[in-house]
Amino acid sequence: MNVLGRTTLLKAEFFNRDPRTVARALIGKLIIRKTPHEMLAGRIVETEAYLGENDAAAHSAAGKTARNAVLFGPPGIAYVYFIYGNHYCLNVSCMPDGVAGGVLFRALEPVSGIREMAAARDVEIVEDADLQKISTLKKISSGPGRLAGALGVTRERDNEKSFVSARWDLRIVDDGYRVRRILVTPRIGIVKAAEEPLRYFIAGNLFVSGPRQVPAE
DNA sequence: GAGGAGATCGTCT
DNA sequence: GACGATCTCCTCT
Repeated sequence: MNVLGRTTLLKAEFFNRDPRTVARALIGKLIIRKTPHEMLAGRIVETEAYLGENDAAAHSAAGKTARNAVLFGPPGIAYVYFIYGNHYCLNVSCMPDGVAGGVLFRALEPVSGIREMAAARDVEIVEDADLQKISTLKKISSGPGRLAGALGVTRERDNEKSFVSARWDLRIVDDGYRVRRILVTPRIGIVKAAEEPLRYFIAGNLFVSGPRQVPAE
């Protein structure tokens, strides 16, 4: 029995497109992590597109290395990297095999397995009422490093895993959720190509991360 | 609630 | 040896 109702696993073709198209299309979809105990799920409310070798802010800008090889591979594969000495960030590869491109998952709205995700992040859930507090829920997966922590994502464990294969414990599904309005702003936390409008998020969603939650003037 | 600085380490030059 | 697609804590208002 699926606690999430009827869902459709996204296929490789979904990711075999321009990262801008994929980043926008991923808004509102669900990321699922299957654990031995339960199903962790979060709705994607914020993404950023990284365009490949022509995008100065992308890891793939300087060409293929051992670290970023996934971005140059087939679409729909998890790219996980370690940043600032403390955090992992989760991406998915886009574009055909041989062409670089990816989408960074920046924020999730917790949907299922909330207690387990909170525990993974050391966010305290004392009573059921805490599950209703936005201030508490935001600490779970509002931000790239937090999101990875909540799902237990690490480079050792998840880099190169396929999002589009039922074999793996990490996948992205469509549960039919309709997003009312998607806003686009410049990306966050980068210096190069900082003004390109490549960040996508659900307008008014409380779980979107970062200071810029409205489009620049 | 907002702003600033420190933590901490893999990757690339 | 420098830096980074971040988070948390602390201080100030």
